[in-house]
Amino acid sequence: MQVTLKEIAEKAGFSVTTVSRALGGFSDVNEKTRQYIMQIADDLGYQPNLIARQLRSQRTYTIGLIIPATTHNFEDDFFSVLIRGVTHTAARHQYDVLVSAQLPQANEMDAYHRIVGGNRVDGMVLARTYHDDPRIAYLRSLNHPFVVAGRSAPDQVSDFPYIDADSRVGIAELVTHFITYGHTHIGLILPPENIAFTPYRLEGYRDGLVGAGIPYRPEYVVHGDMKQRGGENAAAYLLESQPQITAIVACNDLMAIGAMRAIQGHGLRPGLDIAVGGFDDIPAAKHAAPALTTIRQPIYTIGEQLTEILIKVIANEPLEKTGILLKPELVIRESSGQPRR
Amino acid sequence: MQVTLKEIAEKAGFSVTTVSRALGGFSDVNEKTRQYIMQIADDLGYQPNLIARQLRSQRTYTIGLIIPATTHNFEDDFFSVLIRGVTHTAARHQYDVLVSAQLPQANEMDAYHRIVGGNRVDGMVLARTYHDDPRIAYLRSLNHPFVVAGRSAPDQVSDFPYIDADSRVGIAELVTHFITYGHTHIGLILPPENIAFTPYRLEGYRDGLVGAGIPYRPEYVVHGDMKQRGGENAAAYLLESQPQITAIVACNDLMAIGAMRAIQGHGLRPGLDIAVGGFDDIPAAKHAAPALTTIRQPIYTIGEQLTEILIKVIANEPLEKTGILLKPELVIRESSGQPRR
DNA sequence: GTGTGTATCCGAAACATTTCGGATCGTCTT
DNA sequence: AAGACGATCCGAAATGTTTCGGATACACAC
Repeated sequence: MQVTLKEIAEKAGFSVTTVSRALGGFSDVNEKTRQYIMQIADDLGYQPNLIARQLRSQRTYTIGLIIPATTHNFEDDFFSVLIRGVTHTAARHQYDVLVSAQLPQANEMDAYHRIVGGNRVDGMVLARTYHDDPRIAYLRSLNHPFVVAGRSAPDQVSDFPYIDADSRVGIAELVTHFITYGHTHIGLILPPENIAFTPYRLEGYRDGLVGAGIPYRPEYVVHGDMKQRGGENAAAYLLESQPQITAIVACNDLMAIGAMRAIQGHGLRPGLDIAVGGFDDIPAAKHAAPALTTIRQPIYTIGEQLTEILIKVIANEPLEKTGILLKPELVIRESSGQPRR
Repeated sequence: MQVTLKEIAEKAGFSVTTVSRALGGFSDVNEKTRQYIMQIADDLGYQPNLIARQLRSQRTYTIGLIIPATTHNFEDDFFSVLIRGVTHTAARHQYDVLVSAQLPQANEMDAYHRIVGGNRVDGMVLARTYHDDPRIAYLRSLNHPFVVAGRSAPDQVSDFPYIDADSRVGIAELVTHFITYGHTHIGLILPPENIAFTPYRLEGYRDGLVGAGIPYRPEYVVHGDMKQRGGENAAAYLLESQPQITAIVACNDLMAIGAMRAIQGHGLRPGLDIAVGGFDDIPAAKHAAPALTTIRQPIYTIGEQLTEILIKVIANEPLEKTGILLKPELVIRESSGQPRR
């Protein structure tokens, strides 16, 4: 079965302590015996029992990531890309990643209590923060290392390590882009109220309008569930109730793609009759028909950098700054249509 | 810090054993004291230390999945979708998933030795099998539970639980589809030789030709690295050296998309001048321009079913059958072009 | 009064490792 | 020759659980 230190010790004629210290490369064991012990360990095919090591040393070299229950959508690449960024960076630092999916009907905190309270990870990566996010409160109360893709809503401090796109600036740019193309009646599909970045995006929308002296009209703003279906429903509602609208800004690509579908469902052509813009630049955005104008958010890079930061936090290394705000990049594609004047 | 059984025991005035058995729901503890102990555990916010539990019980309730080093491509959805299927199904059975990325330059088996030999998981999910796959040999020698997305090459037995698409039949259908559209000079872009499913796909290609009485021409067959770039290079080579070719079958979607790019690079129109087909039906296939004709492989479902099987294997439950061969589905899109006669 | 049975509880070992605080022994200094 | 010192090794505790094999006490039957 398992080869243990004890077996090696018996075979080598040394104590378990010495074997452990030999394999650990400590200086208080004779180089000759170290070689000898390593030889035997090799011969027996010794692999340290990581569970025992973790229990004793209270370190797991593992990063936790919990996929929210709402993300059962096949097409939502956000978490997939994030996981990839995290996993590859973790591997570079000899960390593994524990991924847990939240069950749809389960209490959101259950998985966190189990994984974090159960000592299975050294740190957590959070994403998709809410207003008054209980996960952040929990992790902070435990003083457990964590980093966040996203940040708190504008009315709360984000006094934890995070990386977020500056979505206020991003959405403002997108709105301005539409305005310079001649649009004045621009609809907005927001995420649900309880998502932390929703107010930032609404502010960006208003910034864009204000910059051009266009009045803000609350009836142009609706909410969607961040999935394709939600965007479709929201856009259909806008098209019905506000037929003067010629452009729609959706707060993520999935909803934008849904909006384009709704536009087609109304016998209109996205990009020609109604301009559409999204946010994220998931792979599907480029391949959509028409290709989607969007605000690019470098998800993979965010995953990479977050992991680097998390590992520093775990190691108690000081951070230069606690939060990073990335400048988002406007990617203009066919769904913008042509300038109208 | 950590609330332990010992603390609860002291507070409740019972032994650690009784506390453990009370919380575990054993029948040899008085219902009254069980209630009492549970109350105290709740008050203290007790969360069992899973590491300690794992060490003692030699069970982790964790499934391992190692992402190969070659999959650093952002667009390769295969592993992302697989991870999602595995993770969600695992969660339904109260399992977590340990994801580890293989470093590009590292020995392939290192991660397996560490994760499996280190007792971190109860079972493994493998994907992308090779001819003479050392991972399979290793896991079998340890008698460690595992399941495989894919199977052994045709010259070896697949005497382990697996799920694979019947790629021989799939590719044959695709070739036949092209032949009925009037193509007789059909190129094939195969994966590298050491991938286990390569010979199945070659056989399928030959089956398709034989069924229509078209001779097999080895010069129409080239290899690519399964990434977009590899498909591009392979197709470029085919177009140069065999200009009579009017259709190209690529063995995965990523290479097919690359082939379409090469066709465009040669001033030809994929779907109109040269028909193209792929394999997998990753999300990008539908969104490609032109949309890609392909053989659908239900990756998410494969991940789900594999996980169900793995959990059975771990629990020592008997399996109905050891291997499942899925009938692939031909999805005809624009890259097939129109029938030519 | 003795034996049997049942309900309830607990001590101690075991899982495999790391690490603290010595112990031993030979060499060197004075 | 005594003490100091460095090199090398090791016993035992500790990490937090689970579980085996009893132990205790009480009720009941004979």
